[in-house]
Amino acid sequence: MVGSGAQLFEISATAEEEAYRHLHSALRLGRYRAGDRLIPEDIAAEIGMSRMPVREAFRRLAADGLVVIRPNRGCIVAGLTLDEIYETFEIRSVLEGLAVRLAMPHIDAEVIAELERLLDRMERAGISGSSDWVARHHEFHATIYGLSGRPKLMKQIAALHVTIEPYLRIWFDYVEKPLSAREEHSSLIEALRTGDAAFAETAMQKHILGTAPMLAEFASPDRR
Amino acid sequence: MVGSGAQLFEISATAEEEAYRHLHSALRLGRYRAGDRLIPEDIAAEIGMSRMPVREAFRRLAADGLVVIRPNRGCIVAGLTLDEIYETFEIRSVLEGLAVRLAMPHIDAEVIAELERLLDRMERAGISGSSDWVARHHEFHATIYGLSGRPKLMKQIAALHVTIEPYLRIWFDYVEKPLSAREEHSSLIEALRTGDAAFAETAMQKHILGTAPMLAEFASPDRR
DNA sequence: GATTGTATCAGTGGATACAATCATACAGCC
DNA sequence: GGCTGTATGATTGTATCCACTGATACAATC
Repeated sequence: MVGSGAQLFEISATAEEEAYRHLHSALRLGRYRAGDRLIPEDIAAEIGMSRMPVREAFRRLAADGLVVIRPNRGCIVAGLTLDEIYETFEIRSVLEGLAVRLAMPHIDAEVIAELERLLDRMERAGISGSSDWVARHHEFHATIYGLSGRPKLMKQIAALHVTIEPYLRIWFDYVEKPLSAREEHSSLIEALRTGDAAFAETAMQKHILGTAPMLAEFASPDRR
Repeated sequence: MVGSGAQLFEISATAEEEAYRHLHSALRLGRYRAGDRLIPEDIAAEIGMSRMPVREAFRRLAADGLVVIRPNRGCIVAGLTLDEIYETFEIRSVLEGLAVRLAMPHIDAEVIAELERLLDRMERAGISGSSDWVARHHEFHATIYGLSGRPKLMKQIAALHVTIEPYLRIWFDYVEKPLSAREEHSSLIEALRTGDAAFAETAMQKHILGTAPMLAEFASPDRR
């Protein structure tokens, strides 16, 4: 008995990569709270390695903006201030607007049908109560952006999504079954159906900027 | 005698930070070429430390997209393909367009005057032949974006500038004294003078997308 | 009693040593 | 003759160890 289930087929990555993924996912899921100190030795023990690869993972997480490293004073979980949340959504609006604009030439009836299926799955995931609605939501957006054929752009967008994901979860868990989401994304599909790239870009910008205020409201008290 | 000149006032940062800055600047200045292998021991010896902090600096540089780390196969200098250069300029166009739009409310006659001074300095730096024209050019743009009061946005833009800086240098060194730059940036100032945020945003987008092709032309042969 | 100085302890950063991995070259086999 | 397998060397990745920084608590002095 070496491992169980999927781990048997897991290609053994480097310890650093493992530590990075572990922390990245934990941070995304909101397992730690902003301001928490991440003690290298504890995390190393948790996943069975020494402090060193964990430290290296910290550097990458810091570059992602997920943690802050202060020399000689350890690694703390980064939180977003209210201003930073708004700023993130402003950046998202132009980046994701661009992605949609560039994706437009590749959007046809088949893609629209696929998006509608994803929208249904997203809604079901939301009803089941579990917060993997967030994952489905990201999938919906990423499917559109993927059609732009711009890998760097997609990476940047994904990184921003990770940053705000904990807040998105809090918001979703607080407001049970946000029905507005269905309407919002349906009208987004409508915008895509027009075939007008500039219109779709603007629609996406508005969609994103419209989400910011309600999210910020819930992020404010707890996190700085 | 501990050190010489400015180093006396240099607050001794961590070794990792020192290594990061050293490599960051070397990469920006195009001291290494795309595909070159960075040997941790050589660099460590160069700045008087062990391999360890250098390795940690590599992680951050990889996150910045300046190098690529392949497990067990070392760290190589990242180069941009033609497609990636264009993509970077597309991203820059919307990001820097946003920055200008948000900066507009804070742009007055005094700022315009300052920008004209910077434009003069930029031109002089260009004539003197030295490629610190690039630094002045960045300063000009950064001055505008700084007025937006969006730190995260500025960081992202700065990171993209670093990525393309080696190509910008090649371009500048090849085309002696690009006179078009003066005209280009003057008309950018004109756009700011109108006070129309949407117009200024579009002007910046066009300015950036207009630069891409001539840069890409020179980047193509050498770097992948 | 409050504030400042000092000592101790916890925790981080860096160096060295060791283990594991990959590339290259050579030999054997098809 | 070309290909595959293996062995060796170079290089990366990980762990342990040591030094130093920063925090906290206690004591001494004002």
